[in-house]
Amino acid sequence: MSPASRYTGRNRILAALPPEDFDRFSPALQPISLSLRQVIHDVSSPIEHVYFVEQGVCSILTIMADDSAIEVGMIGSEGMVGVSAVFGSATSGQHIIVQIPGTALRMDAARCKAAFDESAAVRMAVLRFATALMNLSAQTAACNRLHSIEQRCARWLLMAHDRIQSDIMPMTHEFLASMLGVRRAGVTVTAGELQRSGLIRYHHGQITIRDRDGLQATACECYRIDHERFMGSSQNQHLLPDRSSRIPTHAA
Amino acid sequence: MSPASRYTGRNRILAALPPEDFDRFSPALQPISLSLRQVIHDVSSPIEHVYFVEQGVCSILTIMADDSAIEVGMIGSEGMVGVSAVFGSATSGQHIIVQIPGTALRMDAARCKAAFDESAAVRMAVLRFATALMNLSAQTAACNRLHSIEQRCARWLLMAHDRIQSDIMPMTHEFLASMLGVRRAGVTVTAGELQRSGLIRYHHGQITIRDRDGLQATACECYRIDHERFMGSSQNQHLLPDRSSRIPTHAA
DNA sequence: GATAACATGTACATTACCGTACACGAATAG
DNA sequence: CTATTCGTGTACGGTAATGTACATGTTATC
Repeated sequence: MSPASRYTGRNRILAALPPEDFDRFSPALQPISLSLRQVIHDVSSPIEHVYFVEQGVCSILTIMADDSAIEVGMIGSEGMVGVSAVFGSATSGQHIIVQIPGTALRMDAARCKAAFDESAAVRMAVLRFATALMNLSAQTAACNRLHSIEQRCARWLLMAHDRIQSDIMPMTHEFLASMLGVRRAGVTVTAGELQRSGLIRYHHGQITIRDRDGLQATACECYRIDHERFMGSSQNQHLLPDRSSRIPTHAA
Repeated sequence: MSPASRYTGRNRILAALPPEDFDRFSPALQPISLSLRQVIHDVSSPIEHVYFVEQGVCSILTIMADDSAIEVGMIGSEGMVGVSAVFGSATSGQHIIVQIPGTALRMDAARCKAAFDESAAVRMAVLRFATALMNLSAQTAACNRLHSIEQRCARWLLMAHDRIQSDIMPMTHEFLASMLGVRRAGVTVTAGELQRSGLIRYHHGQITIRDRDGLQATACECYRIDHERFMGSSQNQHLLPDRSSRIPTHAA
């Protein structure tokens, strides 16, 4: 917290800032916790703060007139919530909720926008993430149309797993169904198959990842594409949870 | 073309620039035509130029490993092709093609990025569009999952119609099918119904919009949401084609 | 320890698509 | 003017979902 300290946390946008830029940032950053299902931004509501996620996962949801919702993007420690505010929009176009609880550094949105306008380094870091987010939602748009529940379910689990430090995540079939935009009963059937195949285990609101390779074989190519973009050509591996088997290159 | 001239074309990003900013821009802009099905950017290829669309429509496509493609965004005179290059990415994450032929002003990508970095006005205009594009692809991701072919087909026709100056557009069932990510035969059936209801007419590669209100009633809410964002709270109406009936406010 | 609320399992008829195939008229090329 | 390609119409069996419903076990509440 003392000035001139380098950022040592997990957030990849903040970690990409040179110390001098981070110094101007840090006084405005306030650590807060992200609680399960907490609403970060509501559609059409003013964006008061932006959030640099350090742990946990947020979901970007589009909500339809009939209250059906579906996930169109996922944000973990690689990114931030509130890009559109930094881009100058007063309100959020999407609904953002906490998917998996964690922590974040919160900042006044106007102040973050000012930092973005003033610092080339901040711009670069934020724009890099914004590009990744656009690619992610484009991939998701295609995936939603072209791939099966099972493929998308496996993809979702892998994406969430990439963004947390544990193999266990709090998640009910009901909730996962609304992320995938399918029936709860459909998820129960699919999750049952994944469990019978030994890829996951679950029990009353808790899912455990047991076989990443198996899940990758089950998931559609969208996972691999997003993952490569997420890792990029950069040396960000050290910021990710340490696990033995990550994306093997024998992908089809 | 003489220096210090104000931009009088249709592109809304360029039109939003103050004269002094546009002046620095204009020498680098080269008018070109966009021909039907022309590929503007290929996935993973370097982005050499960005394009400020003046007439016609470009589509942002995600292409899967099995060569199936689907549209995840649409760009007309309200925007530009190559946002990610301006954001610092060397390559395009999506495939961009010309959907409806027209014209654009082309600019060297690196030069556009420099202008973006140097001018706050350029940044504001580009970021406003980028936000709209993110919202569009989020809406499309949800729409692809939750709405029927007929709804999405009507939505697509309206979106394209908003971006051209004519009621007639070159478009085959085959091509529209690949935009929507469905079978050609499925589009033929749906288009047949729309034609029988008098909403459109078509004939060998040419679709004519005959009843916008009827199409809006058929389309899902996604059209209205995108359209409101596209028009925004701004006074951009004068840049759009002049037609009698635009979005009535009695929408459900 | 009883009760309520929640998470999951399962079934069944229905629907909106799919993949594929084939036919026919319209535009185009020789 | 003929041959070929292209755009459209249509059919048909197959399938992956859907909406709905009800049952059972599990956790939380009091």
